[in-house]
Amino acid sequence: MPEESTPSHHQQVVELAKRRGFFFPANEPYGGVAGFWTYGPRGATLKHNIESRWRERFAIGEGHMEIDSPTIFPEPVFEASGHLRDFTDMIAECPACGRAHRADHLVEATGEVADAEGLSITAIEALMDDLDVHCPDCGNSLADVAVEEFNLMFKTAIGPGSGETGYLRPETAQGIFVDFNRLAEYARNQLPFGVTQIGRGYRNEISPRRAIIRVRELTMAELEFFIDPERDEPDFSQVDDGQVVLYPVAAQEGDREHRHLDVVTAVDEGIITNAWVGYFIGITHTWLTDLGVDPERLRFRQHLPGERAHYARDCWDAEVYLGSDWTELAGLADRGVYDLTKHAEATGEEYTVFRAYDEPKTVERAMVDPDMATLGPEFGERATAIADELERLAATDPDAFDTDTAVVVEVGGDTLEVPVEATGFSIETVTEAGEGVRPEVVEPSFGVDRLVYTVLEHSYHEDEIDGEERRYLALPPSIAPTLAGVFPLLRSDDLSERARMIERHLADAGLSVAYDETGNIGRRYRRQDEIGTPFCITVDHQTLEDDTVTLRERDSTEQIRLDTDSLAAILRDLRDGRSTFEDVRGDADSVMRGVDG
RNA sequence: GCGCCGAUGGUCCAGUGGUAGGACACGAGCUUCCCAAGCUCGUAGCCCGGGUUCAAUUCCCGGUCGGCGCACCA
Repeated sequence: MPEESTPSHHQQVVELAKRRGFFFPANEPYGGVAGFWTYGPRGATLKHNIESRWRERFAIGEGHMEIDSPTIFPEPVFEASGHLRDFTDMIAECPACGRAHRADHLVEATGEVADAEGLSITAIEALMDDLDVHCPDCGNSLADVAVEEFNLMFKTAIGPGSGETGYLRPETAQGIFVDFNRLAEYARNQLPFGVTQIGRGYRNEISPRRAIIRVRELTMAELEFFIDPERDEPDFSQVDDGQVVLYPVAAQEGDREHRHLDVVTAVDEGIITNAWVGYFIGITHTWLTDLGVDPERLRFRQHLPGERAHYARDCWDAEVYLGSDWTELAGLADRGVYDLTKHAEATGEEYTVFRAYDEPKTVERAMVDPDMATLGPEFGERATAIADELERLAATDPDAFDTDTAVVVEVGGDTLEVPVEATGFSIETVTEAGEGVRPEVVEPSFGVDRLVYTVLEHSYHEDEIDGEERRYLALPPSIAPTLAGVFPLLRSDDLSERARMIERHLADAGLSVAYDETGNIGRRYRRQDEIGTPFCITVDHQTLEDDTVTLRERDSTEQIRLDTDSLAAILRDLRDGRSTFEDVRGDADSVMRGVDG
């Protein structure tokens, strides 16, 4: 188990992060505000690199579209999405022991009320009184306790004066759902398609904790993937067939054992019910481990039924072990048609994609064409309502028109008789080419800040080189803030000048390099080790003779000698994953040193 | 939001009712030169507000921030 083999380095990572500029509390001179952090020079670059890798894999790599929506939305959007109601918790604090509880949960726990979440505060207070609710911790009566509202969305005012109420988005997803119709048009109305967004979201957390793990302003990377559930199947040939660690509901409630399976088998055996969720679990696993997340400390845990968000039919979290416990890194949710349906209801827009039938269908359909010239004088202001009711009746009960005299309709509580000849009833044969389909949504949603933290903690290592302790970050070259350090072996005019030239050459080639000539060479290696720089290039006296330099690899501290001409291309290949240090070493002349022991 | 603990250079800590010291780091220089070497010099700090006191970084109260536990995490 991870508990035994992988001690937490949380303290060391946070200390290193502050000291070397990965992240630090924001606004410290003003005392700071909990839950807000600034990324320093190394952290901002690391985060940016991780976002770029996400974009490559989940947007470009999957052929999806990226958008960038506002972070402030008007109130009706969250009214429709359910966030306004479900993001507001009702808290009741016990006067005896001081513990806060969800008031609606207390009421539901009595068994008298099935769903208290949507009730008003006064209704909940009355129920707590009537049902004689007691504190689950100390047993004190909560009958007269005031219920307070705690809204986890940040509220703001749009425009001057009383303005319009707005909220900072708690997830980037709504910006995609709201504008679905336009986005579907950009996708040429072809399912499946995906839309991604990387951006900030805001949650007024009750208790921000653990540095950048739980914050009030966070960066999310989300993919909303729209599928036709009857037609679209994932292509599992794109998914690594290696095993992933799964922790389904049945295991959580039963033997508590993790399942080690490949995702295709997990889908085939019904452990993962939505094949697309299985697909994204597969590519998420590969993507995360490529970034340096330790596969031994990564699992996919299915949400328990009571744990799911209001919009989710099913959800699997990618969880990482961070010393103290398992922490959610990403959520892979089956949101079904929930969001699009809600926005369709609220706006009257379609939120569907037209799907042609294989063959146009010819169907017989009961139609009405009410003769308003008759109904108007006859029924006055009720004529329009009668026409609507006739249309409904034709669709649901065409036999009602099978009469020689009058059709009976109920409008506004009155039973009225409409002469059948005035209804314009007929059975028409119509040809339908297709129908509007409301796609289902599968959503991989990543917490970028947590990923930054996890990559740091999982890559943190301590070892010993020549009897000296060393700490280093084993960051992959694809995300390391600096790709290579460039040093003169010692500070002298000729070596420094030559090293400066190489630094310039590599920077011009678009590589992130850092020149350093202070202190002795060992100190400079350690500096770069500590911020996760994977390679160091050293210019020595031999460089002046044959134009070669040494290339040192961080984790092994091995060095090889290379022609300076080939440096830029080799470093670029190393950064972009086209080759490894092992490959380069195999091609090189000599190995100069390695790890001791 | 509750409870416990903490807050002193960039980082990690020691200490004191009369405004502070170490280690590491950082900068300048000398020396050495392929893995945090040595020497000299230098930069830099008591979370905020109130109270007690002649005097508060120190004691008391409140707040803020951080860590942990509980609750929460849609």
